[in-house]
Amino acid sequence: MKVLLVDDEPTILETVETKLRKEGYSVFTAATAEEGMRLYKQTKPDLLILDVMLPQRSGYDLCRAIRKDSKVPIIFLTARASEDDRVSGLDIGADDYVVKPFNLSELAARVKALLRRTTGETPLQIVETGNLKIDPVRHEAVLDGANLTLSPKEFALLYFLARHAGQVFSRDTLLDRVWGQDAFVSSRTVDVHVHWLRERIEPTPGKPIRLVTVRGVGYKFVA
Amino acid sequence: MKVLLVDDEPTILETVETKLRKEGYSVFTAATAEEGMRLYKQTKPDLLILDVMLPQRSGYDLCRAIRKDSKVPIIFLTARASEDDRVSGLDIGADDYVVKPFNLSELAARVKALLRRTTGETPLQIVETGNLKIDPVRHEAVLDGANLTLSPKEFALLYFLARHAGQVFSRDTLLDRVWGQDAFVSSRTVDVHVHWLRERIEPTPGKPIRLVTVRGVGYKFVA
DNA sequence: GCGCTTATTAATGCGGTCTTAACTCGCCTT
DNA sequence: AAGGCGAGTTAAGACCGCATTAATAAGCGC
Repeated sequence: MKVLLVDDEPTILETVETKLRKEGYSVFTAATAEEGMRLYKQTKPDLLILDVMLPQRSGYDLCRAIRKDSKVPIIFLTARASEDDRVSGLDIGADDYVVKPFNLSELAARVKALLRRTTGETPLQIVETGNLKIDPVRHEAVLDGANLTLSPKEFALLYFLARHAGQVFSRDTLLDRVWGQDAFVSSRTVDVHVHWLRERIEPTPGKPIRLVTVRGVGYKFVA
Repeated sequence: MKVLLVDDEPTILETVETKLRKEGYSVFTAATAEEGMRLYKQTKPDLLILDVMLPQRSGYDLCRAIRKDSKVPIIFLTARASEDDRVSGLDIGADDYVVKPFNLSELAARVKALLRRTTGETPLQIVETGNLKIDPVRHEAVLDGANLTLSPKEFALLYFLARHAGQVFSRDTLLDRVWGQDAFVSSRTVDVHVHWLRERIEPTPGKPIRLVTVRGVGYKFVA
């Protein structure tokens, strides 16, 4: 994922760049709106971080110019925290706001969240459906008040299916979304994991009511 | 009131000096620890602002040297925001910490507050959970009434995990948040420190109930 | 500079986890 | 009714991750 960072303070450029690189992003930096625009056209980043206060053309200007031909997510950095700023910033198309002085980790978290949001993924949050509760942050799944012991894959699979309860997923899709795009395993692997999950969360063996098979298609979680 | 500012970045020297002069302070600046020491002896400032990262002798060194003959208030500037830094910084006698990138007004406010200095309140707070109590300011951890002997890293790691009890952290995240953003050490290092911590705080060896492993993910502190 | 404490890395062993393959069952089609 | 296809189930082996220990390096106080 490519991130373009435009700020006129060298310290900020450097620290933010270092942080984001550590998080695995490709980072491009610019100190002025002009250079930012040039780099934007060159690199077509997945996300922009713009300082509101820039010499000559402001971050607002740059944002407006970019918004004319793209809906790329944009985070504003600003020293001012007034409601007024937030409003006008969001007006012209900013997706998020971070007020200086900011915490590096917080900024990184917002970048991550915004990218996830814009690429269709929802951020990590607790899923609760009926008597089942899954907390990805604590990495805990609770069924009828009892803690479930799940392996990493089982947990990931259950969390994904529960988060999209009702929706059917093919084995291939599940491999993509749960295992990852670079996993090259047989699709039958999914069956096995579903089987184990059923042993743990289904009340009556042989009669699944939560992890349901949709024959010829795949599996779905029923709430 | 005289303030001595030591930082090797010209931009910071200039902006901070300007700001503080506006606030009515007499400001002296130095780019190296040596020069800082010289100016300190010459001017006997009422407060010091030190960059942690300086060429040759670090800000820590300078702080330690100055602490030998004075209790002059000291503020550290650092690009690193790790718990460990905060802790070790306070250990050697810093009175406050400002993490780069920082807001000028915030720094000025801290200078003011520190100079006013009645009963300095630190951003570091005591964590108490069950029979464990951790006081970062005193740098003391007490378990069941008994004082724990912890190394700096052990203390920082325990403090961080306990402060975020329940939440799982990957090894990489822990390295980021506890070791610091510019620490390039193997993630296995975390295992070893967790191991030592367990030896000190877990009641039964081999069956951790507080520092729990989440297989495939990382570690978490359970209250 | 010397010795102690602390941090980090590397190596090893163990145990859990994942994956595959084989076999079975059931449903659908012809 | 038979064949084929999809899914359930199980066992076995490969693989991976973690705990643990020892050895080395680095920091710190004396």
